[in-house]
Amino acid sequence: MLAVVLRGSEIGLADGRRCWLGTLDEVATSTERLVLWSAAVTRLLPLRPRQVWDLAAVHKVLYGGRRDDPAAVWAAVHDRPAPARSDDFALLDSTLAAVEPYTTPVRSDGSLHPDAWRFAAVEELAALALEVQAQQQAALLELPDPRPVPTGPHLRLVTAWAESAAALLCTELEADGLPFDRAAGTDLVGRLIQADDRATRDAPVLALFRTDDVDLRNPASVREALLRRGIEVPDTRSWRLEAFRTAHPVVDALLAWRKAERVATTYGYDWIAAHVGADDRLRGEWSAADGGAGRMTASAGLHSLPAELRSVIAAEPGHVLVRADLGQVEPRVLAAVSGDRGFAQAAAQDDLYTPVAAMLGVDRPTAKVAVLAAMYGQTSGAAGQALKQMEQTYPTALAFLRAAEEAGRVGTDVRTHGGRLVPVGSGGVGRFARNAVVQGAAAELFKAWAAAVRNGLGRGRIVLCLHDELLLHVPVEESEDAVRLLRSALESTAAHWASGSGVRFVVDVAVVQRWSEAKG
DNA sequence: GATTTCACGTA
DNA sequence: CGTACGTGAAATCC
Repeated sequence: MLAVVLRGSEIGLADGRRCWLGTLDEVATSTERLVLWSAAVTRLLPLRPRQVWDLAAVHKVLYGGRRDDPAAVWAAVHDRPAPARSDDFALLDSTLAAVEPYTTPVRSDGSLHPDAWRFAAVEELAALALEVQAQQQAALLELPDPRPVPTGPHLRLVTAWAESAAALLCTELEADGLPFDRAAGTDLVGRLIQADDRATRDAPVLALFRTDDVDLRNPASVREALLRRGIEVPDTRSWRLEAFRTAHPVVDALLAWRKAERVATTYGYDWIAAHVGADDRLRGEWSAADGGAGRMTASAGLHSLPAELRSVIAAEPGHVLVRADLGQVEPRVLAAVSGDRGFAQAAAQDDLYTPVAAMLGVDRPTAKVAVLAAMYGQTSGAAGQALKQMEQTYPTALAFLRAAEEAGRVGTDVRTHGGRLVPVGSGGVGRFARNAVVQGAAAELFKAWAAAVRNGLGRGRIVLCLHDELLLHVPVEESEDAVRLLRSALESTAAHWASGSGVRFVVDVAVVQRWSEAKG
C-alpha cells in the first residue's frame, strides 16, 4: 500500500519501507492501493484512484463520533482521547509555541499535533498514515466476522474498503454533478410556482379566506384563520388538512398553494442559480456516512427532489441515464444480518412479502405492514396484532431487533453487520437503535455495491446515490455494459456480504433519458 | 445573530 | 404513537 499526503505542490509518499517526496506521476502510475488521511483530498488530484483506504472514513466506522481529523484519528488507534481541535489562533499563541516547538508531528505526550499537517514534512505524515492504516486494520480484524460462512476477506475489511470508496465517490459526485436540462427546468419551475411574486401567488388563497389578515407562511396565523372558517385543527400539516378538503374551498386552495410555495422557496429559480453550474450540472455537497446509521447524505436537496421535478435530470447528447433500484432492501438485509433461516427463505424470493403473507396467514398488504412495523418499532394501530404473529413466525429476526432496541434503551452502543459503531448516547431511544442496525447495514451493502459499480464503469459515471438507488450517466454505446455491471456487481457484493444466508438481493434496472421515466 | 418550531420532500 | 436526512420561513431566544 502506498500512503499519499498532499500539501500544495508537495506530495509525500510512504510504502512501508521508506518515505519520500514524490510526484503526481508516481501516484498516478502506482498499481498499489492508496492510503489517504481523507479521500476528500482527491479533489486536488487530476486523477481518479481506483481504490483507497480513507483513514477518516474507517475511523468513523470503528469509533463513531463526528470528528475525523488526523489528530482524532491518530488518538483513537492509540486508545487515547482526541486532543483539542486545530485552532488557527492557538498557532499564534506565543506561549503555546514556546512550550511545543513545531518540529515533529507527534508530540512528547504521544499525541498527533492538531496542526501537524501544516508544518510537518509531508513524507513523514505519509509514514504516519501507513502506521494508522495498519492499526485500523488490526482493530477491524479484532471485531468478529459476523458471517456464518465467510467466503472471502474478513467482512469488516470489506467494509473499510467500501466506506473508503464511498468517500472517494462523494468527491466525484461533487465534481461531476447531475446533468440538468436548464431550459426544461426553468420552464417547469415557472409552471409549478404559479406566479413569480409572492403577492400574486397568495392572492387566490386570501380571496377564499375573505381576508388579508392572514399570513400564509405563519402556521399559527393559518390555524387561526381556519378556525374562523369553522375548521379546528391542532396543527396545519397537509395530511391533517386533507380530511377538510370538502369542508371549505379554501383548504383545497391552501394545499395547492403549499405545493407551489414549496417549489418556489426550495426548488425555485434561486435554487437553479445556486446549484446548477454554467456547464448545466446540478451539484451538491456529499457526505459518505452521516447521521446515526451511516447513510450517505447530500445537500442542495438532491435527496428530496420532488418526483414532479425529476424530469429535469436528463442525459446529455450521446448519453443515457441508467437507474437501478434495490428491491425491498431493508427486509432482505434484516433477513441476512439476523440469521433468521425462515425469514431468509422468504427473502430468497423475488417478492419477499408474498411468502411472509402465506406464513402469517394474512394478505400481502398486512404482511408488509407487519414487516415494516417490526423494523421501525411501530407499536400502535393494526401493526400491533401483526407484530405478534411476526414474533411467532420469525423469532430470530425479531429477537435480533429486540436486542438492538434494548441496547438502545439502556444506552449501549450497537454495531452494524459491517462493523460500524452506532453511538446510542445517553439519550438512548430504543426505536432509533432498532432501526439503525437495519438501515445502517443496508447503507453498507449499498456502498459496497456502489463501489463495485464505480470500479467496473468505463467512461460512465455514478451521478446520484439515493439510499437504495444508483443513477448512472453513461455514453449510449456503454449502456448495455452498465446494465450488466449493475447486476453483476450486486451479485458479487451480496455473495460475500450475505454469504450463507440464502438471501437474494434484487435490482430493477432501466435505461432512460430522464430520471423521471418509469422503470422496466 | 443563533436556535427552535413548523412544515414537507425523499428513502 | 415508524426511522433517517436537508431545506426554508417565521418565531423565539439572547
